[in-house]
Amino acid sequence: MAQQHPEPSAARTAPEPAAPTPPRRRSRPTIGDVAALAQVSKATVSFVVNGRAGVSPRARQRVLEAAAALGWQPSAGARALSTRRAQALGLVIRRPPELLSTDPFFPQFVAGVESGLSPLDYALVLQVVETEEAERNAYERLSHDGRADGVFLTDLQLDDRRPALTDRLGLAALIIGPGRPDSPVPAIGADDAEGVRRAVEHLHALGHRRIGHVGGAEGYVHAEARRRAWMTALDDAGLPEGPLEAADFTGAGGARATHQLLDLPDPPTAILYANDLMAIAGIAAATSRGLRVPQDLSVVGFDDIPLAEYIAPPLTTIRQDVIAWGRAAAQQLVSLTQGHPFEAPALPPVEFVVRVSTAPPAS
Amino acid sequence: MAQQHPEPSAARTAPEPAAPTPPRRRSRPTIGDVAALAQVSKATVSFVVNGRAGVSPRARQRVLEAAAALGWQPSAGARALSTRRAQALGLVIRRPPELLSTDPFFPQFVAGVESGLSPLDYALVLQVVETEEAERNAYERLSHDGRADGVFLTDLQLDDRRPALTDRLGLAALIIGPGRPDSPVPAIGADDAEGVRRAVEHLHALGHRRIGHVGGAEGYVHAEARRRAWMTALDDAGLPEGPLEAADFTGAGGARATHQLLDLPDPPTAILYANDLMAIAGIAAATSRGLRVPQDLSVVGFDDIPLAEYIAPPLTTIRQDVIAWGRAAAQQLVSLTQGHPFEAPALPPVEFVVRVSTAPPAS
DNA sequence: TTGTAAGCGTTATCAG
DNA sequence: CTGATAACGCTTACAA
Repeated sequence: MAQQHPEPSAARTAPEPAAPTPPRRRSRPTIGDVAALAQVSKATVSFVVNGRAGVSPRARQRVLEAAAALGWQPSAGARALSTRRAQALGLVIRRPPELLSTDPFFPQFVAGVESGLSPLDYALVLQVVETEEAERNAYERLSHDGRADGVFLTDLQLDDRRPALTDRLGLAALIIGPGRPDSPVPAIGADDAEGVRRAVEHLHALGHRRIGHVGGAEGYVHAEARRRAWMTALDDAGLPEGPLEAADFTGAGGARATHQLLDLPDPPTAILYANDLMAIAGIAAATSRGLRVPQDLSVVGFDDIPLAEYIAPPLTTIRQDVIAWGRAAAQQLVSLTQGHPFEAPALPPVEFVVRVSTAPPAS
Repeated sequence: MAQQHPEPSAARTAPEPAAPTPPRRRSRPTIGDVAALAQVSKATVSFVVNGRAGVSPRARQRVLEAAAALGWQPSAGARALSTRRAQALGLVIRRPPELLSTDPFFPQFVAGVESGLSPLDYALVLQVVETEEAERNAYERLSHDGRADGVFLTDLQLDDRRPALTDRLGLAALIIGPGRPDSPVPAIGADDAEGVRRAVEHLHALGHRRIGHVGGAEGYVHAEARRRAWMTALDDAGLPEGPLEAADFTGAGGARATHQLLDLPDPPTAILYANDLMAIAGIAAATSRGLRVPQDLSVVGFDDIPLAEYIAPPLTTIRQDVIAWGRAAAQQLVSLTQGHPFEAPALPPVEFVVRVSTAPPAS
């Protein structure tokens, strides 16, 4: 008899009245308090709050009353520890500050994600990083610390290593935007091509034949998708190849690219931009050269930022319902973390919003 | 003998090879694994990772090596449960989607907060809500679930009930923006007045005497602060009261307010807007009436969104370093959650950025 | 300096 | 259907 067992069950039954922990001012009621008040076991309380079968109506009723009386709600942290699930999703953003502050994407996306998450009682933990190393680190920590059950992968690059990373970590992940065919991670993205096609058709119908494109930052999958969509649409419309200028989604880049395009010996009569920010900067650039928009140059943006309607001239642009996208993404990712197979949800179709910045070409 | 105890201690030592839990593929190493590998106790490992004294260099070394070998990092959830601290801060955003997507504030603020938080190893959990009820609920849950140790209070309203709420919850909180004198919650905000004063002086120096203001949504403390700053600056400059139009920070509101002001019998020759979005919409509104900016109307914004520089004409505006603000706020709030007294940190001064949208008045 | 063991608030297992 | 009781992974007295 090397060890003496102090009658475990008896010892655990008695201490309550002995007040071994009097100074312990417990701030919030626990499941134990509720169980005691309802005169049931903790397990029963747990069953009740989790809506599981196997609880008598009477017991359930008492539990509910006790919980209400105590104002008790289960602790997310304790639950997470027990279930090994954080009940939270992670979003890591790596973008230059310049882009972060005007791009309407993230605020809307986050709002959409939240609207999808809150009914499910999931939280969103956010990280903003600057370097790729910090980004990878963030994903590892999120997974490792048990802070998130799944993560969104945004701004995917052509040679992105994150899908492999999350795969290795065994972390559920979902790519936001056009995916890569060989990726181990599913993707959910709005159909950029449809909007671009409509824009090109619109310009074509107006009589434009030289339709240029100012693209987004090279290396990004979504920038590439828009570029490709533009080329395809041109081709489908029977139009010649248009001049292309790669930019970086910033106002400065948009302005510079616009000047480049307009400096061409045979400049385009219409330009399709990969985002509104560049398009608006492009309008200003054209205006500063004495060109009138839309008489001398038609401009089409992408995103439909709130400002698009309130600049001069109001911007014709392609709008996607980013909020709905975020919501769908959140629901899908939660579903993935629960082990369900990926199922591409239907996203609302892109809209093409015609305003004033497009018109028939001058000549 | 009602119960039979299966020799608990022995049972706990043996089960490993007996494979009572063979399918339990433990995904991440635990502190126990590290302790075992390092041949020390869990407590020692804990001491090492938490940088506490009382560990021999040898033991520390072994622990470090073991942790590295196993790729172990402490679990945030378990730590939170034990310490009753989430090591996370909460940010609840309640804004109409329209405002959320163009306002440069939140993305920048979040970026700043992150830069302050990541060195401290704190996370940021975000919630976006629509109603006031949902907002209050969010704070309660954040506190109750133990998901956040402290929260930021943004977009404070004049009769805001959140300070009282967080106070009651015993949740550390920090108001972002101008605070209320009687508030139980400390505030950290950029000095709007200084920027507004510089703007008014600039316009005054150009020769303007009728300087209008398009304000932000009524009821908000920061909108009120800018309004008041404008009135004070006018007074200090010896200028007469200017016409005021309350708007709502949106493009639509800015355009409407601008028309109202310009419809006045004696319209202002310069307008100061409470944000850039309204200012840009105001420029478009004025332009649509045949007015030229800045010849016929000078326009000053507030925020310096990235686009401000790339519209026609480039916008004169007031810039605050929101990222630095966010970083300082994060550090302060963490400090508050740790029980330290509030200490107002120095924020970088606002800058007044003169571009092209301001010029001497026509007459 | 190090180890033991008792929490932290849940969920899960498994006898009654 | 119900109730003990053992995890979950960590921190932290308290002993040794």
